[in-house]
Amino acid sequence: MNKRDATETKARILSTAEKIFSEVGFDKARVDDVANEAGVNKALIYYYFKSKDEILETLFSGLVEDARRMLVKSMEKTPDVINGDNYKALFDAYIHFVMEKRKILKVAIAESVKTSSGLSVVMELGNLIINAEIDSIRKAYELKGLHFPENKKEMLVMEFFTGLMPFLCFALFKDQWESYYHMSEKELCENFYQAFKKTHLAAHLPR
Amino acid sequence: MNKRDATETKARILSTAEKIFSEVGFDKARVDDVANEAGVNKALIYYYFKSKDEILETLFSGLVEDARRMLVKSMEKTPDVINGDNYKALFDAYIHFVMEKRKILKVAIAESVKTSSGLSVVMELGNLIINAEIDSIRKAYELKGLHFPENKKEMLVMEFFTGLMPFLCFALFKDQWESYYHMSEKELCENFYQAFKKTHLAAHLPR
Amino acid sequence: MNKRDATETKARILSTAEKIFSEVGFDKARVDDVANEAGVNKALIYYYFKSKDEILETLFSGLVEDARRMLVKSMEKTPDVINGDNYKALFDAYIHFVMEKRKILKVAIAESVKTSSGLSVVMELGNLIINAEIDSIRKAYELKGLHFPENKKEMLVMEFFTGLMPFLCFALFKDQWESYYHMSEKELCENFYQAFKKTHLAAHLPR
Amino acid sequence: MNKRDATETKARILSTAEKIFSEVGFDKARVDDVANEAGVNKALIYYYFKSKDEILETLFSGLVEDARRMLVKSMEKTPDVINGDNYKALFDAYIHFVMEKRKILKVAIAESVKTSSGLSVVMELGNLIINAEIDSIRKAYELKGLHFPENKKEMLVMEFFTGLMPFLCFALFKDQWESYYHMSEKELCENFYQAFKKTHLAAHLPR
DNA sequence: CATGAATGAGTCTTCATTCAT
DNA sequence: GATGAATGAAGACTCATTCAT
Repeated sequence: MNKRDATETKARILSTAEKIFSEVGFDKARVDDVANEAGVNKALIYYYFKSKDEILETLFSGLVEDARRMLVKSMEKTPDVINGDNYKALFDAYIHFVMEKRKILKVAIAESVKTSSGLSVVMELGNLIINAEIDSIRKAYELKGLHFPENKKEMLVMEFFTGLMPFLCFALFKDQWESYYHMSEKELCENFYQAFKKTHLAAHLPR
Repeated sequence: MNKRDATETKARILSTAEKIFSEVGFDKARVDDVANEAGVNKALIYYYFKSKDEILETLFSGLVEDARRMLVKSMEKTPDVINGDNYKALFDAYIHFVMEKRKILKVAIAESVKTSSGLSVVMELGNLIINAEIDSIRKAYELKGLHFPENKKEMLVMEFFTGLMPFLCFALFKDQWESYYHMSEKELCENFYQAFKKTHLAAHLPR
Repeated sequence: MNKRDATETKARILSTAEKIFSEVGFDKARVDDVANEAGVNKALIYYYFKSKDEILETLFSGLVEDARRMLVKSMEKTPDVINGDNYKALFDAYIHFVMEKRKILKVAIAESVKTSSGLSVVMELGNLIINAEIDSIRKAYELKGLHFPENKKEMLVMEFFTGLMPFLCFALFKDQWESYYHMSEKELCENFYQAFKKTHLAAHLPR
Repeated sequence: MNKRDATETKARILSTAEKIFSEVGFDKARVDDVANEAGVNKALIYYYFKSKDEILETLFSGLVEDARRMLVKSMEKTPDVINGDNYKALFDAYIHFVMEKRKILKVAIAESVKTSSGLSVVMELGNLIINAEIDSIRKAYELKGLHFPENKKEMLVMEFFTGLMPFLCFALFKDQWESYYHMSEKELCENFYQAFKKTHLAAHLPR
């Protein structure tokens, strides 16, 4: 294989690792299996990555990067987030992100349980997202010359637990939910949107 | 250590396992460590449990049992759940349960990622709780002679993703949250209650 | 249980051990299984026997004792072993012994492989039997005033390898043989007698 | 130890395992000991073999293969087996095989005791050999225009129990016998040949 | 870049044996 | 005699990681 393939090989290792980590959990996942399923020699994995942990870190960094990019892009598109019509666009951006990244998100959630490792990725990600969210809400209020009823801490808690977490859990349980309650992806998404609109989104509209 | 106290010994093994599983994750947890920290011989663990997996299953069964008990008790106390005042009582019951069981809940969430094992405990638990919840809401409506706007599937989705999940994530991130955002438990709980009231609970009040 | 049962209990332990040892081999056999199948508490086994090894030794001693008794009895009955008619009686005595003791004989053979333990039971048993056999043959010759063509070593070798071993192997493979070649016990015994008569026994008749 | 020499390494593991299995029995044998004595890392054993059992199976397959080869070769050399002179050649082929393979044969016999595993290797081996034997005897009779007194079942029994088993037991007890009865290998072999000739072989000569 | 072979340090599980009652 | 509980010492198997080519 020529040099051009190097990037492709590394990417294949990463996506295979992501898949396997999400299926059996990081600790249960075997480097051997990643190698086999990616079709590369195990030792080659160690040529590209210092350790199994580094693979995970790489995946996590990618996730955070992608989240950042997603945020920037969707903020650009919808400067006025408290306009009812824009809600749907924002919701779609989030749901799309969460569904696409669901494999690595599952791993992130599972790993966030472990207390030892300081700040979990989910907290990092959460902090990133909820601050962006609050910022953009504030801007929207200011844009309209409205007074932004700031209670920062309550806002943070709300954005995190009733805003972000349902999405994360959507990533986590989407597949199980569909098969257990016999819902199609479309049906589930629609119901989820309705539920989210009536709860979290409703709380954001200025009275 | 009294030889007679088999039940106490078994319970000590279980609670130690619960602690360690929640700290490092089930797969990373070592039976050796459980034995040492519980102050029993490792082989004794295998006298009481067929395998490490069986310990986990026992803990999960206990969790589901406790949830069932909690539901029965709190439903008895608050027959009219859509009465604003009762909300707080119900919320408290849930938040108390979730905080007390947070160790095993963390493990349950982390394990629910693994696709292989069919239905995850969180789904089992979720199904149990959201159905009880919907039932009790319906009863409350009927009690008042109000029409219950049934859309079962949307209701399920709402109860699960915007009702239950925030609580579960509260269990998961409570400690990290407190330390990262420098909030006291009391402050976090209060903010969480406000947020939950404005979102999920608000959606339940009959208009 | 009263004291009368003690002997019975010990016997039950022994016969259960014999059964299990013969089914899975001594090393693979678990004291737990012996206890369960014998319907006694595991610790009770250690009340009667110092160790798992002692159970085996007890069984082996019993085997040697029984062999001795069988020899004495059959020698009494058939003083003239080189008389063709007596052959059958002797053969029957052996075949009966071997079939009845086949469980412990299997264990004895399997254990005789291990070099470490000095003289194996099979060698002990073999020595006992072939010497008795040679003695009785010699007596039969002398009784008839015939010259006994003594070549002790060849005689020993013959009695052991072509006389005794087929019987031992009969014990070992009887069950497998019957099921693999679809022979009834009766058919197999009869064929074995014919084969043994034409080979080993034929060599004993004075020409 | 050349890294390239995978075949040699695997062979060394196998022969070391064969040795240790035959000395202490399969169940008592420790993979650790095999690794140490073979001078390889224990994990390497599991790189080449799925389990301890697979090592044994590999050894057994090899034994059966070797037996097959030995049969073909010796049948080629001695087409007329009922010619007195050829007997010795055949006997030598067998005794040589049995002495050379005695380690794994011991294990095979010890393992054949265990009922669980269906057909034992010894039965498999026995079936192979006695059928080859009977075939070649029949051919020898036909070659001479003699009538072959076929009683297949009796023949099978005879070949197995009075033909093959003495050889197998020779493998099993050769060493113990030599040391207990103070016989040299040569002496024992010679006596065994005489005994075998007078018994089993004698029965084969056409009358 | 790529690979087959090799290794050290686990990690679960087993089991003969003993203890306290 | 009898038993449930407890233990020490292994033993099979695993797996992340490295080496030599």
